[in-house]
Order: sequence, then C-alpha cells, then structure tokens
Amino acid sequence: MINTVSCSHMFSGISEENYGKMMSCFKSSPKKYSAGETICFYESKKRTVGIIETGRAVVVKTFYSGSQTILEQLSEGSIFGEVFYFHANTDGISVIAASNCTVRFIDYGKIMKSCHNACEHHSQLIENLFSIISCKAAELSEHIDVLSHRTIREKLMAYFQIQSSKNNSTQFKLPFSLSALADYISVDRSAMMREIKKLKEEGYIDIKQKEVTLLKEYIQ
Amino acid sequence: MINTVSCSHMFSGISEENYGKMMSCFKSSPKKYSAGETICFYESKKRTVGIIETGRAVVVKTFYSGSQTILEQLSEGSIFGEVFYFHANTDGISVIAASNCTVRFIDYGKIMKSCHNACEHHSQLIENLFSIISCKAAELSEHIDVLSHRTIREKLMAYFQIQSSKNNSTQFKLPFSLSALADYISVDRSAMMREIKKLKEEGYIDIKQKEVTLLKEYIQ
DNA sequence: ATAATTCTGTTGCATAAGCAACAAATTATA
DNA sequence: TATAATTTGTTGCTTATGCAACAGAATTAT
Repeated sequence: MINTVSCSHMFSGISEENYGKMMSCFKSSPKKYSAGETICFYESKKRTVGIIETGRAVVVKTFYSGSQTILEQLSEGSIFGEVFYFHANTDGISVIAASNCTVRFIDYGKIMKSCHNACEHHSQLIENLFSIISCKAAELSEHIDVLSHRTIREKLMAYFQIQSSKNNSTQFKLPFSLSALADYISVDRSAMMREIKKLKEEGYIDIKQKEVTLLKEYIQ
Repeated sequence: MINTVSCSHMFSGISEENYGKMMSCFKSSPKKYSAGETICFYESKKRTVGIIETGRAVVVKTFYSGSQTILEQLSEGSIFGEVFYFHANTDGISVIAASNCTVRFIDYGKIMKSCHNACEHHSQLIENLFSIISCKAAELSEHIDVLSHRTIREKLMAYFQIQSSKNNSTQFKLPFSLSALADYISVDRSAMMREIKKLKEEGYIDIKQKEVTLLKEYIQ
C-alpha cells in the first residue's frame, strides 16, 4: 500500500536562500546516489530525517521470503525517515534510489532545537513538520474509518464517500487500481468485484475504469 | 473506542517554575469548570490546545440520535484539542468535565513560534508535542495492522502478538473488556467469542478473564 | 511490433462470520 | 445489600466472503 506524504512540503514558506542558510546551520551537505543504490536502511533508534533534493526514490519493505512491497514513493521535496514511519518494527525497510538523486540528511534533534541564525524560518519548519505528521495521522485515521466497517459493501461505500467529500463532488477518480483498492480495504479482490457489480446493479454507484459516481444516498 | 494520550507528558522535562513562566508567556490563565459542565465543543478550524491541570474530563461524541460515546478520558496533565484529533469531521464532539477541574488553553500558533523568555524549555515542549503526536500515529498504525487482517482469527492473533511483544512476555492482560476488543477489531462479538473458543481448543492461546497467554507459535 | 506482465471481470464451492436471541456471570450503582 | 446494568458464553440460521482458477483487456517492457 502506497502512503504518500502529499499533504504539505517540509520547506513551504521558506525561501531558497534561507533554505541554504538552514542547511549550513544543520551542517547538512547533499549526498549523491545512482539509480538502484540503497540510500539507507531503517533502524528504530535512528533519528535522522532524509530529504530528496533531486530525483526519485522508494521506501521498500523486504520480507524474509525475499518478496518486496513499495511502502512509499518519494519524489523531489519528499522527506523520509523512521520518525515518519509509525510502525513498531522497521525490519527490512530500506530506501532505494529509483533514479540518480541527491539526498540530504538532517539530525532530528537539530530540527527541534532552535538555532540562532535562522530562528524565524525555523519555527516555520517546525510548523510544517507538524502538519506533515498530522496529515499522515489523518490518513491513518481515514484508513481506520474504512477498515472498521464489517462488510465489503460498507467498506467500499465508506471509502467512496470519503473520496467524494474530498472532491466536493459525487464524481471522482480512484487514486489507484481496483486491485490496490481491494488491498487498501483489506478484502479479497474477486469478492470486492462481485460487490461492486451488485452496487452498480442496485443503482448506488456507477464506475467505469477509475471514474466513480455516487448515484444515490447510501444509508448504512 | 478509547484513544488515550498515554505515551508522554506535554510538560515532561519542564520544571514547575518554568511551566509557570511559559504560561505567562503564552498569556494563558487557568479556567475552572464544575463537574458536568461543557468545557468546549470541537471545531475543525480552532487551533487551541487544552491542558487539564486538575480534575478529570472526557471527550465525547454525540450522535444525531442523541447517543454518546466516550472518545477519550482525560486526567491531570492530559491534553486535548482538535489538532490531536485527526478525523475530518469534528461534529458533535465536546469536552465535558467529569469532576471539578481547572483547564488551560494555549494558542497552537504560540507554541510553534519561539518565545524569547523561555526558549530552552520551549524546544523541549515542541519535542514533547511531537512525541505525543507520533505516539498517537503509532497507535493508529497498530490499529490498522490489526484491522487489515481478513479473518477474526488473524485479527485476534495479530492483536495478541502486539500486546505480547509490548509486554515482552507471552502472558499479558487485556487493557479492555472482550466486548470492547470485538469493537476494536471491528467484528461481531459472538463470532469473536466462537473464534476464541476454537483458538483455546486448538491450543494456541489460554485466556481466563482478561489474562491472555500465547501457548504456541501462530503461523499466519 | 511482440512479448510479458499486470489488471479486470467472472464463477463454483466451502465456510467464516454476521445476526438474533437467550441465560448465566460479573460488575456497577443506588 | 439489593437491583440494575453490563459483560460473557452459547447456539441455529443464513449469507457474505475468502479461495482457487480462469480468460480477456489493458498496460508496460523489450
């Protein structure tokens, strides 16, 4: 399941000039990685924040079996690090460069402590970090709202209603494939397809490709 | 479902003297409420943090039907506010005094901005806030881990395994009733009871009252 | 353009899980 | 202590859902 940090940018509201100042204050210099290279492994105690300055990368979980899942897709401006990953065990999680990229690492403690050089931007940075974490938490909360319904039908409708209200419209586009949706709502894909078919037949929804339309009020 | 802010204290590491200094810096004075009184209603845009200095309170969701659920139990040192509640809609959520209590309100923005008087404690405060939010997010994440299993059996075992590893023991005490557990893992209580019985019979677990023991490795 | 891979759509079958309804045990409250 | 309220334990019935297995569409890679 992909869990993007889409909500806000860590350095929004901070000029490029001040960004540079802060980086020298944080004593952080960019590092280069070529496509396919491992940027880092997650360790539970580590307290650094990574920032993708250029290029793309992925956060990957590798299972004992050797199979892998992409947990997150990172692009320019994305941040990563164990502090943003709230699971207890970070075993087998690593960040891999998807293209040639430059990455900065900042000590988490340094972000928390105020610095004298750029204090006014610093508080902006902290506010941004809060909104990123809060946003992640909101996404988790939303996911729970969907998962805590008992039936596939209810999970689907809960998900659709959230998307609809986010879009301020009864019509919206699914952000991922139907297979991924089944994964997100944690149900068997074929059973989900069956339920979608029923919902269509009963006139609750219309769905072609990834375009969904809610047709009538669903009373749970 | 009760969602306690148990992880860390907002003012841990800050002396009582400095706490007072900060409060005057925040221009926050304590307000008194008597048992049963409504302390506040949640509004999505509001950006204040509440702190229970003395007494107890509850965060309650009131449905259109008039029925209520306790979302959180607050005691001395607990904090509350819409910034710690990650759901989209805050409709019908209010904080009610469970006993006579004194409460402080702090503007969220003031916490973010650094102040000159007590800067060194301020960064401690911010770090504490981060750990509170991260901890909440971790709880949500844990909940998703449980809910994303397909069967009642798998959900139960996932939950038990988390509790076991938190306790560093195959034996642990459930933090809530079996009914509440059914609620937490979002399944029918009677079906859950049936599954617990089976798990007992098959020798996976032992459970009397709220004491659970994991007896053999469960291979999911 | 062709091959390979992933995604979509469908079905039969077995059973897990929801629902309702009840009694007994436990805990809370007056 | 008596009474109320909640929690636990159980069962029959029905059906929703997981699983396996398949074929065709749509992507993506070569």
